[in-house]
Amino acid sequence: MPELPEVKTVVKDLNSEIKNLKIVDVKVNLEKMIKDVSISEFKNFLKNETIKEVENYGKHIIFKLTNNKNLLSHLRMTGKYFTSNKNRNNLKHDHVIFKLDKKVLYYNDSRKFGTFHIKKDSDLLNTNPLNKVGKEPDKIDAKVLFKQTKNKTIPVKTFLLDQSYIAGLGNIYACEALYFAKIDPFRKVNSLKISELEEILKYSSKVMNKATELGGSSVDSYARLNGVSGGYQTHLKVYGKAGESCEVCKTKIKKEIINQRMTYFCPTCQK
DNA sequence: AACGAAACCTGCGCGC
DNA sequence: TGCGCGCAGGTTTCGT
Repeated sequence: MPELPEVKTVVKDLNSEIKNLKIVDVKVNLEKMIKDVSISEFKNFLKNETIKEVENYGKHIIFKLTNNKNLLSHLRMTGKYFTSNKNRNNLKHDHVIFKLDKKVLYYNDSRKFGTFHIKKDSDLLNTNPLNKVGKEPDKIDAKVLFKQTKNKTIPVKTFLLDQSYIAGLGNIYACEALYFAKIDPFRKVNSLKISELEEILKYSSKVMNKATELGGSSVDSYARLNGVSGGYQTHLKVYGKAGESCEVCKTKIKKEIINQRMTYFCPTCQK
């Protein structure tokens, strides 16, 4: 489901729903989602701590807890949070349930790819998984990025999806950013000039900031807490638009698979 | 070290 | 109506 705009939207909604609530109990229905520790360690770590704030670090969600503790959550493809059972019929995929003092927070994930980690503040950024996460595009120096592209013959599209170089882009926004930057997604990343990387970074930020303002993109299902749809899907220029005309040059948008991911682009505008 | 492919899962829409 | 196939917003692991 989510790329950076969707994660930021979920984080914002979580803050307004559950900030300052205390974790009273935790129920885990699917053990494999809890990484590195046993279920009882996981529960004991969280029990009786209060959620001070919810943040994102790349696509990871951090629940900042009392006593220098953190709960890390990654939604992968289909992770969703709910604080209500109204208007939903997917209860069978509620895999982790956080009983708070005033509400219940359900983690729902049909494909079961999501993960949870627990961390003390001292280990938060220097251990797996956050130690491998790069910066968001508006904080990256194109010169630094340029050095990282040396010796890399992978397509630029594949490079953009690697969260250790740039945090936040996923399949939709990588396609959109390359379209605005007029870069062919198949280009070998080591063939890009610094100026082209600058364009990619600029439009990555622009596209994702705009999408965040609109609450993310809801392409297949929804992005927000409690099933609310995002609004950016109507702004997409190429993603999911194979066969439609490019707004700029009227060429038909093409789709091709790069690194096992469907990739949409304008074969005329993107060089 | 770098890269492509497979793996992890379920659900949905499509063509037959 | 049912079945098989391909596809899905992500990341890790496995071979070469």
